[in-house]
Amino acid sequence: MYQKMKGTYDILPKDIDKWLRLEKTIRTVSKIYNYKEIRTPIFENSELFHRGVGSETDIVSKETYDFLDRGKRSNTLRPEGTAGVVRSYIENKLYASNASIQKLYYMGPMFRYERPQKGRYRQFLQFGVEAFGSNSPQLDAEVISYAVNILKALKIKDVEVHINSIGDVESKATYKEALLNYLAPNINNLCTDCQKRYTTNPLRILDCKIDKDSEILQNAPKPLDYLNNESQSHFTETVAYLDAMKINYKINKNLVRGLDYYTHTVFEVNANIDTLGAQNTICGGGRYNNLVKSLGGPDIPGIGFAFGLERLMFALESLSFKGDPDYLHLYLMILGDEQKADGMAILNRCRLGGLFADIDFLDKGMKAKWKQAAKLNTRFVAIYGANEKENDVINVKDQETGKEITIDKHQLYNHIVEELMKPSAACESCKEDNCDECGE
RNA sequence: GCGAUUGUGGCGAAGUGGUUAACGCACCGGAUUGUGGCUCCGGCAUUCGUGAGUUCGAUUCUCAUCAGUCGCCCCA
Repeated sequence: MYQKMKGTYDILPKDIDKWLRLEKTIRTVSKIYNYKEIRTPIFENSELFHRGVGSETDIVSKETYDFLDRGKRSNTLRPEGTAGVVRSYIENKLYASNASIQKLYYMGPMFRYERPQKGRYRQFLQFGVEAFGSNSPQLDAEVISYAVNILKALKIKDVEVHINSIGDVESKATYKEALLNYLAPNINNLCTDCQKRYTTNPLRILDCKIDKDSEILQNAPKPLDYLNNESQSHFTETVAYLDAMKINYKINKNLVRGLDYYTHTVFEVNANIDTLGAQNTICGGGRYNNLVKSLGGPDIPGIGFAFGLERLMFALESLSFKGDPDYLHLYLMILGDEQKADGMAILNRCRLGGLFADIDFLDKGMKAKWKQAAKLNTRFVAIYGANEKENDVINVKDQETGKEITIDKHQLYNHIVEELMKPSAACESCKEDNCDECGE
């Protein structure tokens, strides 16, 4: 027997409703924020990720799925979404379109060769957002509020935004120098990983979990203290807008994100839900003002974030998040072989009219048919057997009211539609949110 | 890449070095051959992730391998 590849998973029919609802909610909020979906290829030239994400990041140096195609080109399954979107933005010259600012989002599978855990797979789903063309702190604030509002729309309450600024290129460089000078005499007291990071990615030493509480790091210089005037005011304005929008945030001076391309604002959104354990960061992002240029495009600023959808789904499941319930309008019971042709015609007519309808294909007994109808959450059960055929009628039962009547068999579709248009008793007392029928 | 732990029917779960592998749910059939959800009766794993070894004999012991879970690392 074959089994799925390590770190992959199937989304089965019983679980599809909640995924559809999650996607629907994300798209609705995206519409509210006026972001447009973009779909880029699942694999790109390997070089794109090395240049974009940074060769020294673990994501690129040891977690990508790479393969040579028959033309000996080096391809990589995308490990994240930003690089591909930026590539497309440049290649299609989206910066030259009518709108001078592009607000984009994407949702789809990403691939990283990692050790799987709960909420962390080798093929996983990300939803991400990229906004190009403005360096306004208003946009920083919009993007953060976008991420927060998605979680609000999903009714996740215990949410924490962590924010920091690592400044523009100039500030970043000054800071890096200060940090290296400060750490130089202490380097041997840091963990081995940090000693490696000292040369590869020194900023990441700041949020090292091992050395976090050491005196060396406690007293280390922080990026916020090395911002030049422009970077400082960018950050001050950003948090002022967050205040204005009443978004709760914490300034975390040690927050630096792993990817090379970030400048200015960096942030994470955590959900404090027990089941997530150590994986409680469900969203991370930041500004990347030099990425477009460094990938060969014009000098255009950008900012974005990404959500890990599996992790988000785990959070939602602990809050008993459910998909919209599945149901049928009609379950048609055809009794006797001679009635099958007529039955198919009746079924087809109802389906052409748009009713959700099904029948039994296994020639089961009455009892089994009724069970099936109940399991499929059916509103109307219609019975067509020899007795009905003889009189050109059909028997219909409304499972909601229990009323059962016999009508002209050509009137089945009309009858059901008429009944469906009457306000449902269940719906009047409906207390549920997002009820499809009453729209509440 | 490192460490720990688990792997018995569709699902949950007991169990043992010796030949019929509990139980619950689900499913199927019947009582009720045209009316479900209740009840009763019956059925449902030649097999215990896979492979090899020890043994007269292994699902049970050993090793390997695959996969899940948790932690580290990294990140979403």
